[in-house]
Amino acid sequence: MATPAKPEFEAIRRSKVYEEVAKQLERLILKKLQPGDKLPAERELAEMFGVSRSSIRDAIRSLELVGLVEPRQGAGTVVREVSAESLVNPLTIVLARQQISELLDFRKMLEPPLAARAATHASVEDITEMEEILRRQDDKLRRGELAIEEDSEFHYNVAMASDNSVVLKVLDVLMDLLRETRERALQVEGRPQKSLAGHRRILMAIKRRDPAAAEDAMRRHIQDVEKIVLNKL
Amino acid sequence: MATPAKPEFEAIRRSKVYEEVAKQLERLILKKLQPGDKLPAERELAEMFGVSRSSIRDAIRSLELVGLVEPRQGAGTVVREVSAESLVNPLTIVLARQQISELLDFRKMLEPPLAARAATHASVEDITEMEEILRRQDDKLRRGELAIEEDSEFHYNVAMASDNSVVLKVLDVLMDLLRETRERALQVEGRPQKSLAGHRRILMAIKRRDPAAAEDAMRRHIQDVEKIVLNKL
DNA sequence: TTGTTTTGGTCTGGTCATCAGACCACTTAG
DNA sequence: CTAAGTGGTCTGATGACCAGACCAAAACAA
Repeated sequence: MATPAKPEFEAIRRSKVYEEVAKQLERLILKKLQPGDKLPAERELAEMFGVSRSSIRDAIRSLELVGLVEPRQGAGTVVREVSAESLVNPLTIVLARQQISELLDFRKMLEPPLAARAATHASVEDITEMEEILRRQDDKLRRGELAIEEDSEFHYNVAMASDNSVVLKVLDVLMDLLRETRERALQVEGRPQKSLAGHRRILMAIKRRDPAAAEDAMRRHIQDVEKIVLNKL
Repeated sequence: MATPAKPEFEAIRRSKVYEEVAKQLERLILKKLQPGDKLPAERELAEMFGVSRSSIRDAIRSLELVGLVEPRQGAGTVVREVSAESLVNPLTIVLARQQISELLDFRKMLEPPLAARAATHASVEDITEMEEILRRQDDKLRRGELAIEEDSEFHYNVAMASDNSVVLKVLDVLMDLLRETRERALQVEGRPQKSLAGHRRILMAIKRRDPAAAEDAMRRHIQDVEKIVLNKL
């Protein structure tokens, strides 16, 4: 079963605006907002995304259905308290073991050289930002949280620091899929701490402007994740 | 100017079915058909892609506009003779030097480990297919053609042999962009021959099941391309 | 040759997602 | 209490798409 499917024709489907908006809103919420925070007003969001208010409302409704937000007439739309289960369960795409393994292989190929590039290209601001992220990750771990967003953010920022918009575009698309592997990995006892340690090693190498060390640290980090995730299946 | 734009909101746009169809049709034509060949009938294409005939017709019209096909009432739609200029000029997206350099960096990151993986995962059929592609590339070079499609096909098949659908999806998206760098590179005197030689070294390593050699051969190959393309700018 | 089949060309009527805009109902700040 | 701001609802218009019918040219078979 070594040969994959030959280039077949896939069903072509017109994308829906509200689905795209929902995806971006979800990212925005998980990344920048806390439970209880208010979303920008619908009319404002429509302006931001350059779409009509109806599309914004459709997107918000779909987020309401998965329990991520709660619109309140007159008051605004607030981010709901998201427990581990309500986040993990309805939102996760169920990935087959095969796909997860492929995703990890992809990360193993791409991210180590990316880290190497980051070591030579990162600006001072990039590094400050990454330190800030690791600080937040540390905070959350001390409070007993998993810090899934910070994990994603760190990897994304390494990509940003490598200063290659093509890579960034690719990662944008894959972010949603990658999140699931993170969630699985981080739910293993002791894993969040090890993940943070891995990130620190990577960042140190980048600060030292040592591409080889950064590449190596990233490779080990992803291999660690791989062991855990694939064992759990 | 090291820090790239922070995650901004991009204009959200609904994709159009006929644009997607046009993209896939274009790939199909460049890959599987020769000038003078007939496309499948419109009603048949509609069936294949699972869209209406109107959408197929819109897609064909857009390919007609760039001179790739010529619909003939009653007879069918034929692939037009595509000279270097008529292919290169209207179809190429004009990429900035910056973007080309980023694309090449991306390839440098991804393709060498991909080749390594191909060395361990390629099936016998995969290898036969790649040999066939190189044979066609050789033929075309002897006839004085550039063999741009074969160049693309070879790299795509290495990805297929690596048996990772995630990587394949990513490459699908980037294929259009990658084509331009290929065209630029192959128009340099003597380059097509060197490209073929590079491909042969890669394939030999894959046949020997030697991941390190495959990775190395791919890296050198892309670096060669990089030198040429960036010099030309 | 002649008639049938196949193919692209054209048109219609309907559906759906989206848009702009107006108005209502509720909440909250002043 | 009032005004401003917010979500809730509705309308009419637009554009992409679809299914299907019919026409016209080409190809093919008898």
